[in-house]
Amino acid sequence: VISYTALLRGYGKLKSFDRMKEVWRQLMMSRCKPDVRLCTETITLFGREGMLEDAEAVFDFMLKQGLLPDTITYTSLMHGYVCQGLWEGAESVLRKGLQAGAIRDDVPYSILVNAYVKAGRHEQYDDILGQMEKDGVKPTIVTFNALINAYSKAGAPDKARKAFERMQETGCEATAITYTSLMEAYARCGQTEISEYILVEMRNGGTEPDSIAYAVVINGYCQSGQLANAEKIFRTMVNSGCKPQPAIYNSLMNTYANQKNTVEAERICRLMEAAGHKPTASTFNTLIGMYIKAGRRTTAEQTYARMQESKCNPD
RNA sequence: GGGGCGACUCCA
Repeated sequence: VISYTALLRGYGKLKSFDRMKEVWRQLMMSRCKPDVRLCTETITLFGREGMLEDAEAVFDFMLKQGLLPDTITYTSLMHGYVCQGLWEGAESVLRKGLQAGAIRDDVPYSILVNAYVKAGRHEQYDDILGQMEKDGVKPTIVTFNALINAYSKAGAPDKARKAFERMQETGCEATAITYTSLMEAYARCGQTEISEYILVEMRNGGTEPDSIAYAVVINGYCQSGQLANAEKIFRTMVNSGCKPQPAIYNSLMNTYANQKNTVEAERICRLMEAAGHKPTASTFNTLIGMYIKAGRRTTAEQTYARMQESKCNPD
């Protein structure tokens, strides 16, 4: 059993799934009795790679062996369904787990929320917490993060905010992910000033914004063309020692390019290089497109040449 | 611990 475990883990890490299947087949034919943990680990590995039939086969095998699937087993199997976008499958696994009395924590519910998000089934979010209460399972911060993100994707910042308040009442502590999801909910529907306000709330609450948190607010301002505000947040980010990722520079550049502000777009590009980021394909495309629209063909061609030198693929 | 959450990008 020990060597089978090692083999499965090893092949799982290497993503050699044919080998994993082979090892599993041999294990089933051998007289070894794998334990719940090994079976669950195998279900996770198969499920992550979309090999649902194999994951289900392992699950059936457990039942035949008289092994009792635990809460993690059901969760792993659900996750497999979610990876394939099969929310109905995930639901039915959860039902089975509940019938078996095996569901012990909030993880399956958070996963279910993500399944609904993936399928755009926004109507389902409101029932989750009630369902959990009925099942006697307490939500955690991850449950609330999933819900806030779900409402954000549904374009319902007010509901996201309510979920946030509910989280506070429950005594859960917000993480950077919690705030970022909430900020995104507002940023997505153009409520950029509120998303900036949440950034402040976040810092006051003792959570240091990371580069994703800043990126959400900056992108929000960029998308609504509020470059002065975007630049302001950008400076706060840099001043607080947070390193902007290339995507943020591209987003600023893009906005300047859309506004036909070549001078500022070039400035951002230099800033990016000064920060040690090579311009990406998207950077060059923005610049070239901008020069062409401005009728500066030679500059566009020079930029194109630069792009080829720096071995970036044009698209 | 064998399981779950955030922008952009990529893939479908």
